[in-house]
Amino acid sequence: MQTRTDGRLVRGDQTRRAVLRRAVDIASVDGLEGLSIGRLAGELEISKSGLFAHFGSKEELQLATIRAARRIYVDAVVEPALAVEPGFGRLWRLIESWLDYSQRRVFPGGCFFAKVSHEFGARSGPVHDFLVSVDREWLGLIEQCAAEARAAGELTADPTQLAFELNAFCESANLASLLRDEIDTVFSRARQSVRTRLEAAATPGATLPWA
Amino acid sequence: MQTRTDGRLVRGDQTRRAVLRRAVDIASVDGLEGLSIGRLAGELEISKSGLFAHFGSKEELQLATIRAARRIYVDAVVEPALAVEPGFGRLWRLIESWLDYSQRRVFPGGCFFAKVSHEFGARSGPVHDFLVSVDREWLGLIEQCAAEARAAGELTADPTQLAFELNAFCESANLASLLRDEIDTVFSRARQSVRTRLEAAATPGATLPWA
DNA sequence: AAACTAATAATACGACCGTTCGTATAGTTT
DNA sequence: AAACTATACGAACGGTCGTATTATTAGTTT
Repeated sequence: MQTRTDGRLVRGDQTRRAVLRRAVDIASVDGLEGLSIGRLAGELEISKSGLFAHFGSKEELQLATIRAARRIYVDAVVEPALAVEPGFGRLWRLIESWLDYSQRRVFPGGCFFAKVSHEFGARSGPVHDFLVSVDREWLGLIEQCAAEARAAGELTADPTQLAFELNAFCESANLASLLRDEIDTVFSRARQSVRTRLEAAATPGATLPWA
Repeated sequence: MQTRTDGRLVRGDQTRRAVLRRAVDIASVDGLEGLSIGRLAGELEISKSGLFAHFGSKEELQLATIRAARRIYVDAVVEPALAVEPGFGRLWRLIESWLDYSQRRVFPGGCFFAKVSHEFGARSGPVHDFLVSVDREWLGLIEQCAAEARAAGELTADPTQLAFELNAFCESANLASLLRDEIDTVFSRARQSVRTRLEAAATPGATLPWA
């Protein structure tokens, strides 16, 4: 056994990390099915069998890839928002972080979850179920932030409805940015929609974060 | 050569139609890559080589599948709206038709174009380009309907911005309906968002189609 | 240094992929 | 009836897929 660091084997864990880092990038462009073990091993210049041994099955690799993507997503989108105190400001920061996450291509294929959720949306099985739970987490978080802002008296709007709409703007901007050349135009249009929607939802007289 | 009917060969054309009808359904669930020639031939109980001969390449099959899906889409969504006279009513009908098209699963995997646009959004090539052009058509149509309503004095809003937002509600409802159990809830929430947005955009005093 | 174990590699397998080829059939044209 | 063409078929190709088995390397422990 290797020297342990926090309960994980060093050598194997490093390989695993390297594999997953590459895997999320590939999957964000070509999907979790397009993510083939042979291709992944080829790009990393390791053996297919050695890579396979880390996961035991393709499905396990896919699930591990989603977990890895989720971690990156949390770092890029959720954490920056949680650093802001609850209320209108946090809600706005959350959406702003998301748009930034998509726009600056944290994953080369745009939002990882938009991609693979569409890939597995109409199927069944563990991968689908996992993606459903991540989606629930995400929408729940927006909703919770909206509810906090409402509790603070900064917002008058149904949190569920508002969360649906803000998330819709994000998703739609992400796809449009993949299909159009003028990426910046797409995102500034989305930001405009977000601002307008939040202004309409804000309690009259409340100070708006972008003002 | 077979007896001709309107310039098309009868026997071969029937097969082609049957293939494409099945192809769009498969692709809406498993994508245009998941759409394999062997599987398609198997389900239709015809030979793989015979099917292949109709298209000459996988990519041609994919393009033909998109064309077929576009026809179905136009019939289900665009035509019903064009039957309404230009203005606020047509714009509303267009969006309503779309939500209905997704909700009643004209394609078993939800919106065909949402699915395959995400599949090919981050790639390049003829399939990507075709999907881009279809997306442009669609958003252009919403925008045009909004512009007509504005010209008729029924609406005060930037058509581009409004089109982006309405389309976002549609796309987002489609995905959410694939990931959640409560499909009807999802769509009634989307309809609520559409109505509210259109009310805000309407010229004061205008009669609203759903009232 | 020997024993042990975790990590990686080599090799092979059957299944399916898109594609090609040669051939048979069926319907049309002359 | 003969020539021709569209359509479909079965078999096979090289390649890649996910997976299993077996061997080899590297690192730790004793």
